Amino acid sequence: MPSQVRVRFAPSPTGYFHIGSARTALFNWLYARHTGGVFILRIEDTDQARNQDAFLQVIYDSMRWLGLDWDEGPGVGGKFGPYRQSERGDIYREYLDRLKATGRTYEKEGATYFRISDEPQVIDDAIRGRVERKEEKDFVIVRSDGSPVFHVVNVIDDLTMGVTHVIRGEDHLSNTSKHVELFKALGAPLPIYAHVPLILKQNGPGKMSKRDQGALVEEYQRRGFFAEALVNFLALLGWSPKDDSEKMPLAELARRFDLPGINQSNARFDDKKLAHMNMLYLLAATPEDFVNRVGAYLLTQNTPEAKRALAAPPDYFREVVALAQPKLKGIEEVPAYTAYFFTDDFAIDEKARAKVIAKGDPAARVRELAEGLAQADFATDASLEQAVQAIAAAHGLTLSDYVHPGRLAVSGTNVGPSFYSLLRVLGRDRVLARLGKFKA
RNA sequence: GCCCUCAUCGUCUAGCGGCUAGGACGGGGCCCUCUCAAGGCCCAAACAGGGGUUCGAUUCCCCUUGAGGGCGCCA
Repeated sequence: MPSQVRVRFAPSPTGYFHIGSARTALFNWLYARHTGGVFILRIEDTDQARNQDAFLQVIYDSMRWLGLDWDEGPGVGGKFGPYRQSERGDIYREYLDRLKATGRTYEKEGATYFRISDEPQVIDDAIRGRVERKEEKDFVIVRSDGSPVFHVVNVIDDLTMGVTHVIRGEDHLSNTSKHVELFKALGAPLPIYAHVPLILKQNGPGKMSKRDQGALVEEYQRRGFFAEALVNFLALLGWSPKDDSEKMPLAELARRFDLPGINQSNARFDDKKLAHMNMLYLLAATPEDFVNRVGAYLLTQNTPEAKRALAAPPDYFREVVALAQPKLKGIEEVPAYTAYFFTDDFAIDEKARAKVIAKGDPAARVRELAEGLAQADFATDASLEQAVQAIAAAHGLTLSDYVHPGRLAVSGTNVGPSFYSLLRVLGRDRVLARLGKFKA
């Protein structure tokens, strides 16, 4: 039996968390969970002396938000640590000495070079199949300032951490021949490589970069996206369950994920599909969960709408948000959608007004509504519907003759929740006040 | 320039020699309906091109084209 799967995600603390990194992390995590293996988080912080701790926090926060917990790494330990490259100098020195002992290295201009072999290296990639590549020239393994470069520390870490599968972006494929040479020089067995296709930018040429719209995980967190929706979307970008399943929460993804399901070709990012996936999770959320999420989101928004909503009585806030949930694609739409619930000072949409005027006499209908609703039962949508029906019948008109002017008068718009829910949640006092104030 | 990878609707994908080429997002239409969403039904939309192999290619091979990546004392 092969030994336990050990995979790692090895980001550098750059101050942001790229969506491509997130997907690489996800694939590694899914493979570990699928196989009952170990998921290692390793921080590749070899060079910079900048404020790393703040940068590290971005990685930890994003990973936790996405639900990708690590079995070994910063904060949780493990017997192959330390897990930050900046703390592994002794290990690197030891292995660098072994490399030098092979006679394959030489000094030039203060740096240490590794002499390539003249054989092409074979990479038996779990996604690409057999790939052969020969390095073109000797490469630096230790800089003139004494610090080892990425290629060599990456290999030493994977070797000393017992990494069995290297799942990473295809941008590393060409460099893998260097890594294979280093593994061989150290007399170590190769890990299984799996180079996943890249995520291309939605518009324009090239892979997605940190400057592209929607490229950063923290942006989705900030915008109130459902993490599971983002994860679900990302999983489908480059991997397929092979049947037509689409909505799959993390646990199901872990159950179904496997290397053969990973695609070979690059995938273009699609914010529409992400938005749709987010809506699926939004619709499926319990009202309690949704209300809590909206509350948390509003706390981060420094707008008048957000402040008014948060200042409202909790029960009222809950009811308003519950009305919005089945109507929206994302939490960030809530403030605009619910604004008129939290202030009497809302504008009347002119297009909506024109439509209503074109269909009849809104001022008269609103007046009749106000009269009829003064004594109505506001307890349930059904009782309100009956009340409006009675008003319409009394004047020989239809329901919609009243619904549209009424909606305009109490909300200023022609879009929103069910008219009866609208009346019920606003309550008699607000409704009568707004109807009374209305001018066509 | 050299090297590596990839190629099915606009996009994400299913297909692993014989299919009316399936699903999803997006688009269009109809239904539902108090508006808007959601939901249901329907429509348009793809095998990059050229050679082979084969009784038969979307599927296998080659070339072209296109797309992406790598060629740092960055990671």
